[in-house]
Formats: sequence, C-alpha cells, structure tokens
Amino acid sequence: MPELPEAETIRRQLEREVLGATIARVKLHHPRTWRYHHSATDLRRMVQRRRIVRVGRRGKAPYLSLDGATPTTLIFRLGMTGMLRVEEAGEKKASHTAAVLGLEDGREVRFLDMRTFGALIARRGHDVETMPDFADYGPEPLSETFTLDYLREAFAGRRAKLQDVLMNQHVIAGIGKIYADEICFRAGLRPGRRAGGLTGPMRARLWSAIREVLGEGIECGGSSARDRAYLDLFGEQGEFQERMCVYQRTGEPCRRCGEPVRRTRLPGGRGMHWCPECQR
DNA sequence: AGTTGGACCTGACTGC
DNA sequence: TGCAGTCAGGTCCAAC
Repeated sequence: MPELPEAETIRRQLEREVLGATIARVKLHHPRTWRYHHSATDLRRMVQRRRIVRVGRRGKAPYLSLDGATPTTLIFRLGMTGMLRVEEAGEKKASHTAAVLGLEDGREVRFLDMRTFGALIARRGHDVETMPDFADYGPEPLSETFTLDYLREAFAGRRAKLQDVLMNQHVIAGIGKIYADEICFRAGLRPGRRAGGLTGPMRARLWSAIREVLGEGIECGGSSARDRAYLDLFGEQGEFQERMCVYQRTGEPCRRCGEPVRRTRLPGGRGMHWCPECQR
C-alpha cells in the first residue's frame, strides 16, 4: 500500500515528468474521488488551466503546487489502492481510472483507485502545513525536525501499541502497516508492546530503524508486496518486498535467526508480523 | 486528548 | 462451478 517510500517515489517521478506543465482539463470519473468538494465542478475549476510549479509530498500524500490568480495545491490522497500514471492521451485507460488530468502537451496524469479510499483534494494556497489535511500531522521522519527528543516526548505516556503509534500520522507522518512491521523488526521491538513503555536505548534503536527502513524503501522505489499492490508512475513494481523481513512472511524463517515469523491478529485489530526470537 | 472499534470500498482467496 | 464469508489496511468518525 502506498506509504512514505511509495509516495516519495511517485513524487520524484512526477517532478521529472510534469513539473512546469499546464493542466488543460480535468475529468472526474468516480464521485468518491471528489467527495471532499462540494461538487466535481468546484474541484475542476480550482485545478484547470493552471501550471504545475512544484511537486511535493507530505506523509503518504504527493501534491502539486499550482500557480494562477490564486495559488492552489492539488493533494493526492492515495488511500489503499490509489496509483498515478503518466500516459499519452490516446493510450487505453486502465480499469478503475477515477480521474484524469489532461496536460497541454497531450499527456495525461491518471489517477487509478480500485477501492476508492483515495481522493483528489484542491486547497487554496501553497503552504500545506496550514491546510486541514496536514495541520495536525507529525514531523516528516526523514527531516531534521524528527529528532530523538521529539520521539521521547511524543511517545511519553502512550498506552497504545507501538504499531498503532507508528501508524498514527499525527505522531509521525508517512508510516503504514508494511513499514511499521519492518521498522519494529529492525529495532528488535515487538509491535504489540506499549509505545510509552520503551526505554531510552529502545527509542534510539527505533529512531534509527525508522530512518533506515524508510530510506531503504525509497532507494528500492517502494514495495509491491501483494498482487494488486503499488506500481509506480510507469506501471513498474518497487523492489523493497525482496528485502522485507517479516511483512507477509508468516511461517517463513526469520532472515536473522531462522525462527518462523509469527503473525498475531487481535480481535478487531490489524495483523502484526514479527519474529518471537529477535523482537522483545 | 488518547484510544478503540466500526464504516467505507472492491477483488482475491477460502471452504463448503 | 457457485457463492457466501473473510481478508487486505488508510482514514475518518463516534463513543468511551
């Protein structure tokens, strides 16, 4: 599923492909894609006939900064199955094409979204930190604002599970289930333990693991673990799944100690993958 | 405020 | 073969 490394891969590819291009027209095919707007027309008007002056990302969401009389930002909420493609206008559209941005040069940015958890959101202005989507977001884990001190303060008193807190976008932006499992493995910590109970050395290991694992995810161009998983702007798979140690490896030997990887699913909760030997 | 659990979706897979 | 049930897990929202 698209998490920070996948979103960053998309951002980098988009930057190369469409920075400076002008969006000539917008076609919205699925009503859930514009559900954050009063109407499809409202969203279309905010985005059409504008030039892309910056390609950014906050957490799991790539976005386009658009110029014009009123500066505007177009945010891509990818949800579970949202994907972006850049293709020639004549090329056959994939099924589940939810929206299309037609560029002046004849290419299209296509938004695919099988489960329609994703959305396109246009906001006035260019400062995403003040937008309701991101105002309460935690720091970018690969930026300088994400320090060990921040991690200590943000985790203090937290009774929720480590996995849940890692995935909480208000604590740290950009981590989802796949990378949460892999980060916990790298840090040698069980995803089910309470986040507030970590010792100083544990937090230091976790801090390093977050940055290492997400950095490697980006180097690999993201992960395409499942059948219908993430593909990049050109329909290509990422490679991080080949490096994964626990996610979706239930019963397979731990890459470090050989013990079978365990999967725990609490009633009502998400599944957690972890090594009972390597993680405490 | 923090935490939990359900709802939103569709397609692949499982078991009878 | 068919068909109900389960699972995938990002985000929002209601309830404690």
